[in-house]
Amino acid sequence: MGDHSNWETSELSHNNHHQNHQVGLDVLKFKSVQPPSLPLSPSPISPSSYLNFSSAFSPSELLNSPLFFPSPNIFASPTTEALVGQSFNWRNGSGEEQQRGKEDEKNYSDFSFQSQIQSSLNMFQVQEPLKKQDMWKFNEPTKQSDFSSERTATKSEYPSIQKFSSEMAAGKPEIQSNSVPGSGYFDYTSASLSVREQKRAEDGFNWRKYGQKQVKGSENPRSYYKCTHPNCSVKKKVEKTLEGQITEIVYKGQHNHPKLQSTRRTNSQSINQPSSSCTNSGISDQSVVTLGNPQMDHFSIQEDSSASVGEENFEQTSQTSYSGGDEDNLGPDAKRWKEDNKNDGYSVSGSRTVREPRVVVQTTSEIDILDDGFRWRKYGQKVVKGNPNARSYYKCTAPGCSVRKHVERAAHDIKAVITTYEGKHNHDVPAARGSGNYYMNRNSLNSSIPAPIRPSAVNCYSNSSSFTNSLYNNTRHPATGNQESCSLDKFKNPGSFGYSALNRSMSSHTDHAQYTDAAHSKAKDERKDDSFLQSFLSKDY
DNA sequence: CAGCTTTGACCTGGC
DNA sequence: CGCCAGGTCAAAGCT
Repeated sequence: MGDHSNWETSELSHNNHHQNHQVGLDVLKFKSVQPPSLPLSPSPISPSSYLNFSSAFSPSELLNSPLFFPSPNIFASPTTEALVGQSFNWRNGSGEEQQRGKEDEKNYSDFSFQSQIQSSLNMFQVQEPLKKQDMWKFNEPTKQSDFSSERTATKSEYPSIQKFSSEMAAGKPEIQSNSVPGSGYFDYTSASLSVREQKRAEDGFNWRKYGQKQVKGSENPRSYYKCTHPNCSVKKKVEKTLEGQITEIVYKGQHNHPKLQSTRRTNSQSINQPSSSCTNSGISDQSVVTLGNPQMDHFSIQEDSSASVGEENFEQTSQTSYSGGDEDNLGPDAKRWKEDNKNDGYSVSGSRTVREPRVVVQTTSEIDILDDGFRWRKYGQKVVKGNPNARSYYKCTAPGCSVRKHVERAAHDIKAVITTYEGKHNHDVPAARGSGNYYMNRNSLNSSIPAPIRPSAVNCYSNSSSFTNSLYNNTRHPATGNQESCSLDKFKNPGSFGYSALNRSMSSHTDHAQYTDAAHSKAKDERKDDSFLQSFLSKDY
């Protein structure tokens, strides 16, 4: 029987009028249309775009997450994988990348990694391409803290932007770096996503399509998916345009299991499987990737936590992270959706407040070395191959916590600090030295100079429990397992580096601990933020 | 060969 | 009660 019953009413209005035949036609039409194998085709981003997500970035998977949110906002993507592992070329030599990913998985305990602190400048250059391109929006279902049964309806009012998103989202990044080997550039033009890959919803859950239907009043076919996890009855229906743009996603049900399980054959493990030391709740493979539209100049990748696990760690703000615009700019549907999410505990792609927001300021030439809130005991130091700078090794001092991190300065830029985390904290951030969590406080700042605007362009964390920060430092917070969010909106327009944008950006970062610790450096001075900001703003990208 | 998608047929509730 | 539309089934095909 049709269980129309439980689906949340979507916002699409279906005109049930004499369209039977039409439907047939549509079906044919639909069939005839092959999903673009490479949705990204007219790459909105020129090859010169140096947004490098190298082989692992899979915006695609972003879309399938439980809260795909096609508003002008962002697009939260639960994709861990997208950001994990090979997301960046940490090593020179593109040939090693793929292998790399695997190695990371297996050898996460291995401290060896080579950060490719690549020029942040390159990363920043993405702004130009983004500007030219008209709409890059990724709206993704951010994680829901609760899949309250029947819920989540997402509808895009900006179909135009969805092409990219859906396609990106749909696919797993087979983006092999055509880009300069070893560079961190993500060459969208070369990104080729197989249709199949695109179908892979990587919101942390595995879905099986069980039906497709042409719905009345819409030329867009609607696909029905079920969560493949045993005993999980969550379903979702996705409506896409003939071109593959997602126009609506509606979730139904509540996952009774944590995400991160994958029965998929491809990279499912590397993608969804957290490292052994990170399997605890709180690990979320979701990431939010947001590519702002032109006006928004917004690009951010932020992690989203899993819908089923560790949500309690988040205080959802249900705030969509709009960049460059007020929510007032949202269409009614979007607003409603937002409200719905609010009521449901679903977050709308985006910003959310976390209890231990920590952000790290880093710039290309200037890196603020901030503490991450945890206490570390140095237990070793050594010079590793390829980097004359000593790497000091630290271990979390909390009882029973085996998280370690090692810090070193980049070989090519002494100001760049690379911090790699291994393991996951099994405890909360210890009471801050002095007065509470430094970062927390910072985030709460309402000053016109949003404290930590971190030009973290990309998330880069390995599949393993080793979290690596690079210049752009992206890390998953060892404690929360959360992935970082990266906002390019900051890069995009120095001029648009307005407060609101920053502010939003900040908020969107709140649940993403990004930290880059500097060896030997514990003192964090807020002034650094300012200096960072200033230096950052003064840069002419 | 397992897992997934496709797709026409079937089922069910609403009108 | 019949029609309609949406949802689901399940065999066939694909990767």
